[in-house]
Amino acid sequence: MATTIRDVAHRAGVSIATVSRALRDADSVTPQTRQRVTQAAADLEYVPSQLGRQLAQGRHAANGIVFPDLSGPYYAEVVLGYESVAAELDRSVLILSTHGRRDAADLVAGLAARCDGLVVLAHAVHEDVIERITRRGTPVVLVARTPVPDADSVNAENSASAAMLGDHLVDRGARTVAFVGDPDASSDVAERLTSLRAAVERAGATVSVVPVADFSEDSGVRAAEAALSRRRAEGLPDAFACANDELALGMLQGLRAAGVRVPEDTLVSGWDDVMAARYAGLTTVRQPMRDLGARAAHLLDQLINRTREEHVHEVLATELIVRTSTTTSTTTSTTTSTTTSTTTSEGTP
Amino acid sequence: MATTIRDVAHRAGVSIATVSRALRDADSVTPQTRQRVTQAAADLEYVPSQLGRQLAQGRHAANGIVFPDLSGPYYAEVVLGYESVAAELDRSVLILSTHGRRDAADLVAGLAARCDGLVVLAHAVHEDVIERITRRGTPVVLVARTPVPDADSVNAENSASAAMLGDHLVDRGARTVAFVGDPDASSDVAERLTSLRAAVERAGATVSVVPVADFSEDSGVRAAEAALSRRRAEGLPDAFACANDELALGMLQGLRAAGVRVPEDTLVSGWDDVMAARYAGLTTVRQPMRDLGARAAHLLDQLINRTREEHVHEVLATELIVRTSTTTSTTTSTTTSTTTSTTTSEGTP
DNA sequence: TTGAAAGCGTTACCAC
DNA sequence: GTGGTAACGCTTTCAA
Repeated sequence: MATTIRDVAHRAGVSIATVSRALRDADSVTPQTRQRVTQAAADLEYVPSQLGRQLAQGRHAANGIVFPDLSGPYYAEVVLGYESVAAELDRSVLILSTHGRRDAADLVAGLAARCDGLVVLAHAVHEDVIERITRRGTPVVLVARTPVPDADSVNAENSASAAMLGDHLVDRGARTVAFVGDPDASSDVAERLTSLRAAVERAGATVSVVPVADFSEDSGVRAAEAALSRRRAEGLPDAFACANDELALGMLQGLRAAGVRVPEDTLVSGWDDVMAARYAGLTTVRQPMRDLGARAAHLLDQLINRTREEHVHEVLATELIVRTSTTTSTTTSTTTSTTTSTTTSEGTP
Repeated sequence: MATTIRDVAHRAGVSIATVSRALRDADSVTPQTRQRVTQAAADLEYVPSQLGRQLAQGRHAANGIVFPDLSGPYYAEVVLGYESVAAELDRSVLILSTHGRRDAADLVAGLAARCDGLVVLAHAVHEDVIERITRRGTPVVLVARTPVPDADSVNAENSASAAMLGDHLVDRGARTVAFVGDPDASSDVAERLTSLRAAVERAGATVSVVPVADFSEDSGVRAAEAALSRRRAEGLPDAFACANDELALGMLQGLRAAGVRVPEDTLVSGWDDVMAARYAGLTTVRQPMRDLGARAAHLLDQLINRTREEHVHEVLATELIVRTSTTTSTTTSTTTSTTTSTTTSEGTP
């Protein structure tokens, strides 16, 4: 710990420059010198200071990843996919959750100052902050968020899957579909609503929007209660298309607690395909969460190493998973449909 | 980005020392000087280099956390609790997953060289590695892992909860209990088995062990199939106490797929209380995952700041959550029982 | 192949 | 209160 490169140099009877070389480039020094240095380093249990090294090299050898929250299974998977690739590329991973932090912008800026590149998930932070970071020259990759010109992005396909889901609900007989979720909270959600509505209306059915405070199970329960309270006046919608699985799971609870049968009385669908969705028999759209993270890591690496100048915007395929919350068959039928993966490049002068 | 403290000093017409002071200690410089410096820094969009700062201060201002995997909801929650406190304490968080990495030891050692302190979750890495790190003076906090003298530790209570679970199974009529999980894989699991067995045998019933490869749903399914194949010869155990929820969920699937009714034909319990457990009606033991991480962050901070010399070993309380996988009542009954939290201190010369 | 020395961008000590 | 300057521990020219 207190042993520095100087101690090793002294013990091996060489200069610090030689130690530095011997310990990294195997073949820039004599085998004998190398041997002496390695031995001395081992004797002293020398571990190079990363701080010294980083400062000299002018790089952090670390990437950051910012997410709103890690509590749902969604972001955790993305982070995991990201970390796994980053480690392979020999870069450390710094994490930052912005959930419920008033000073999120400062925290993210601080993080940016500690790493060579940044991945930002969804609505973790305002767009201004991202712009400021890219302007300073720190590469950024956006995940599950509206692409911007000065950063790469990776997204899961939304429109086609939402349309497929809409068609499915209509096929199952829905004439009135309630979309549960706040389209203003995330561009992903907004996209899904738009395409779902288009598909549903194309079939002559209608879509209404049930606003929610966040994407938690609790909000789902409350949304169910709100819908039930309007039941006498408006009747129950034929289907509830929820913006994510947790909302849908809460919805299911709330509806069933009131004696509403799903899917007999109304249909319910989610988005994400978290583990609990399987056990709840929830129809949903599966996203390749781990791949989102993994791709982001690769893209960021290219940006950091200046392997590529133009920014790319990738879209990964999703699957519609049909379960018992929208079908009457007793056995869980899993109809899968896959959309294609797309990459868009944009020239950057 | 290329703008350094020297540029600011030049523009403000002061020395770099003054810039450094003005930007941190508000009151070690004249209000006027401060104003000039802040203005210059703003004009130049100056952002202090963390590398330079860290080297000068001899600290990383970052903590590491190592976990086996982030895929289950368990570790993700711990990491989240950890990050949330660490951010408050103004420290960055470096993450590292060791899952399926042959060079885990090197990776962890590398991480240790990049931060001021380390949290290690469960069986993320071999004990030797931890010892080497503590010997070099980097503080370590262990979570969900057998305590060692040279590090702090935070664990969820195991024995009392396992005994409670054992009593519960016996109360529900179990005479033969199969413990599903590998006690050699983790000290937590071994402890649970020991206490469960003691409680069950105290009541005159017996415990057998069903070995599994890992703690995944798939392993649970396979364990169920294995048990079913021995059914004719040995009969089915009255209860399956699984080492974690994912095993238990797989078990439920496997059993039900073969027409076995739970809880009528056999009981099933898990451990952790992940979200899916609620939807599967799984009886389980809830651990305070977020708190484990939060406590670890606080302890590590004390260690880093040398606020405390002795090592402490904390045990956090758990709850038994009884659901339909062990009770015949149609409605999900939630019986909770809480054990007390304990702290043990050990003097360290 | 090796060594001397100049950075890398801060902080912190010591005079003034 | 402020300025000069020596660390901090390494990498990397540039000579030898």
